[in-house]
Amino acid sequence: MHDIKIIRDNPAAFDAGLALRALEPQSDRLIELDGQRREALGRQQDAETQRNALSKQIGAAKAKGDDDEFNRLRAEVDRLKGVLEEAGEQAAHFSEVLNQHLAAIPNLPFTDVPVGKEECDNQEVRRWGEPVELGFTARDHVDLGETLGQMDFGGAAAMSGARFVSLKGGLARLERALAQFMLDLHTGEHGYTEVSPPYMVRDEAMFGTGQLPKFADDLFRTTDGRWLIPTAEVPLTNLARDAIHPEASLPMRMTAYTPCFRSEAGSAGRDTRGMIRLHQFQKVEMVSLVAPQDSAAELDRMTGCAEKVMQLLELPYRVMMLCTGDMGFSARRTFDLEVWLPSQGCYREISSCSDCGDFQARRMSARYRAEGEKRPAYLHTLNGSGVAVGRALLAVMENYQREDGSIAIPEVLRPYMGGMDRLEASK
RNA sequence: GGAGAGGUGGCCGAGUGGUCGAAGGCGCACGCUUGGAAAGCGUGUAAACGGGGAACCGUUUCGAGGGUUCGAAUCCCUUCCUCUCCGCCA
Repeated sequence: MHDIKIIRDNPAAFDAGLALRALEPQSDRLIELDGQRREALGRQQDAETQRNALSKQIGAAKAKGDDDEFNRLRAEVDRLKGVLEEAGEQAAHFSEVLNQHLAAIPNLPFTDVPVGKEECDNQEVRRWGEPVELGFTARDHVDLGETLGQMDFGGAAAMSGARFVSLKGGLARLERALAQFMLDLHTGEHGYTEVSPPYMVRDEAMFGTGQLPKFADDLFRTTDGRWLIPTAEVPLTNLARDAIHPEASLPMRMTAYTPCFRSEAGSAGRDTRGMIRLHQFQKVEMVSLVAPQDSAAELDRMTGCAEKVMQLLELPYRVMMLCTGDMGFSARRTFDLEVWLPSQGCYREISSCSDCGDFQARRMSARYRAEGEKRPAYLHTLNGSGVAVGRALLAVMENYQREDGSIAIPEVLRPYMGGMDRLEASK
């Protein structure tokens, strides 16, 4: 959510920011609405001032038993009522329209974000690791999983439809091992506190992180009007909502392992094979809440935490800075981690780390009070996958596959696999 | 699911139609006092929005939304949340 006062102070900069997102200028319209809102608000407040003064006199007259004065003042207040209602309605109307407009505008990109329209304009920042030389034709994770007899798309489709999967045996355990490894890393080494949050939330929470009002189509909704979380970013970030946090409590770093539910409306036909794009997948998420001056450094730190996961798993990856056109609604700067997939011969997204500035904090009124400051200020929010467990699973499968169809277990996961060093076909 | 009781400032807690943004207490901050500390005394201690360079001024806010009224923390309706008892249940 944008601050109308900032737009008012520098409309040209705001429109320039929108242009980076390939959006039309809006400052004129917004400032006009704000002017109408303030004009009406001023009239309303003047009328209220008069009414309050008169009401106090009425109280005094009543106390003195002066009926004439009492009735005279009452009539006077009566006349004010019309003004008050009319101005009040207008103020509320303009305020609502203004807020609707503001709520639908995405965050503006940070100055160093590459300008571009789509994925191919993203900027590679660095690479880590070399794509493995298998020495045989790489099979994809579907092929591998089904050969193992531990990955069942047909069974899942029969009960749930397309874009679901059922894992069993070693693969199910591997998924759990990955999650536990990531959580232990982030809580033990990276200073994140583990949280087990709700998976269903209200409208306000989805508005707070920016999924609503624009992206309802991407979400699943329960019959009683709640939403299934599309990422743990939603509940973790909203833990800070509607509060003023002491500066000493920052940075707040939280991590959670949760399922994520996405309708994948609009992605029909894309990634229909395998575990890349499902309606339900597991993810370890990181969320940081920091003072404004710390958010830029925190994004680098958070991206590093996600990279650490990849390095310990020895999965080759590259870091991309997303271009202005490819960033999510709430982000002002985003680094994606892309993992090498031998079967596709390319890098695919496995983590996305975003600095949202005060964009989400303003939407959910998450503030902090700096030491010695009288006025509270909005804190900055960041979120990142650390990393997507489902995609990590398939990345491990494909990168650690052997010619006989078995899959080696990465060193760091073996303690979580009961010492097992490979996955072989179920009997 | 049934029956009942509640939601007031950072916290506790008074307040059932009229100078109530709200007594009192605790906490916190500053000052006085003290050799120093404690105690004591004094002063201060919410947020949002609007106006102003600022000091400051105005409006709103007693869970939230709506209504009654000249005037609502106080009355009515809706809703959210908490607690107690019963039922059910992992």
